[in-house]
This record gives sequence, C-alpha cells and structure tokens, in this order.
Amino acid sequence: MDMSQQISSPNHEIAVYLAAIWDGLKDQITPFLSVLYIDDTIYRMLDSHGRRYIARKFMEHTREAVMYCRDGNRGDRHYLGPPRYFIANGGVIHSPDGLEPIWAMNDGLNTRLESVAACQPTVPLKPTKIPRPPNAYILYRKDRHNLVKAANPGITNNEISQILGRAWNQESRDVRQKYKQMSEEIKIALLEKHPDYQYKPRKSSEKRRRTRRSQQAHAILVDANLAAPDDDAVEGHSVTSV
DNA sequence: GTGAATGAAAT
DNA sequence: ATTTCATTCAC
Repeated sequence: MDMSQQISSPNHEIAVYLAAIWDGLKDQITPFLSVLYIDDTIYRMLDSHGRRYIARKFMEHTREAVMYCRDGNRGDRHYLGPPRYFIANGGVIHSPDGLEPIWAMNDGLNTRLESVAACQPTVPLKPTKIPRPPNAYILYRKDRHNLVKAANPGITNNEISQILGRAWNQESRDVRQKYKQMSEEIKIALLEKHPDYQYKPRKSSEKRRRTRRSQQAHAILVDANLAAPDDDAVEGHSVTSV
C-alpha cells in the first residue's frame, strides 16, 4: 500500500478532518446520551457529507435513526438525535424554509408544526416496536370513549373504563361479535404486515422505573448540554416512529 | 408511570 | 394461574 499517496489525497485529509470533529463530539457520549449537542461553529464547518458522517457515527451509538435540529430558542446550537427526542414533552420540529428543521418546546401559544423533516437511516437500527393488536373490548372502548366523555363532562378515563366495562358485558352477542371480528381482522392484517411479529411481554422488573424528569428541568439540562438518561426509553427493542 | 376495564398471548 | 399490554389521558 502506498501510504504517501493516501496521505496526500484530499479524501484522506477530509477523513482525518471529520474524524477529528467526531473525536471532539464523542466526548459527550455516555451510555445514556440520546442527543448530541453541536456548536454552530462546528455545525457550519460540516458539509452534507460531513453531517452524514457525524450522523452515521452517532447512529452507531443510538442505534436509531437520527436527525439534526437547530435550537429554536438559541440559533447557535444544533442537536443531533432521534426524532422522538425532539418531539417528546411537547417539543415540535419546525422547518420554516422547508430545509433546516428547528426544534422548539411547545409553549402552547405560538408554536405550530410547519413541516417535519425526514431522515434516512444508514446503519442497522433497532427493530421498531410493533404495538400489540387491540382486543375486542379495547376497540369497543376506543369507539365509545369520546361519546361517554362528551356525555359526562369532567369524567375521568378510569370512570369511562368502568362504565364501558359494564356496558360491554351487557352488550348483545351481535355487538360483541362485531368487535371480536374487527380485532381478528386487525390481528391478521398485522401478521400480514409483520410476519415475524410476536407478543413479548416484559417482566415487571424490566418496566421503566425512574419517574420522569419535569419538562422544565429537562429543557434546562438539554440547554446546559447535560442531556442525560432520557433514553433507555426503548423497551427491549423499539424505536418510536414519527 | 398509574389507574380501570377486558381479553389475547406469553410465562 | 398469573402477568403484560393493547386504548385513553388526567393526575
């Protein structure tokens, strides 16, 4: 191998350059980190290839599709992370110019979803979590949930469940059969789309324990570039789709 | 995350 | 026989 040839090649220089940038960025990585903070200066040094390179390196850590987002509150900050990270806790992804997505937390007043940018995975990702198909009662409850709520202002979901649980047990075999039929069709459709689907309940010990950090506290952590354990959020295997 | 109902599917 | 998780969303 002719090393001198490689060292002098532009490609090699670029590779070294990108590797150096990644080297600096990866200092942020902890086992729980799900979003990478990238200073605007660094971000602008990267062209599309460079950004793709960094994204790929980071995906190797997150095992999820990631996207870039500019900080909606501070234009000089960029983040790289799974779309679900930006969406969580009322966050929205703006893309006013249709090009560069901007992430902002929902203040309930003047944030609106303009458009959502897509991103394409380039490394093997964690398999998507396929939701369990709903049973007959779940479909029945879903159907009547809004009706019961409208008829009983201030009613809680638990009360709705109690009411519809009784209603379900009183329902004619016709109605029950109708929903049973629906649930079976949905299940068949699911198996058709995901032939390898299999229900995999976790042990209760595997369920999420830590109570969620407040939105505000979380925003502060992110802003201080201390974004932490917000992400073992993936039960067993899954990616929240956007 | 929990609760509150039912039921499918796993353990 | 027991447990998880599908739906909903205030708490």
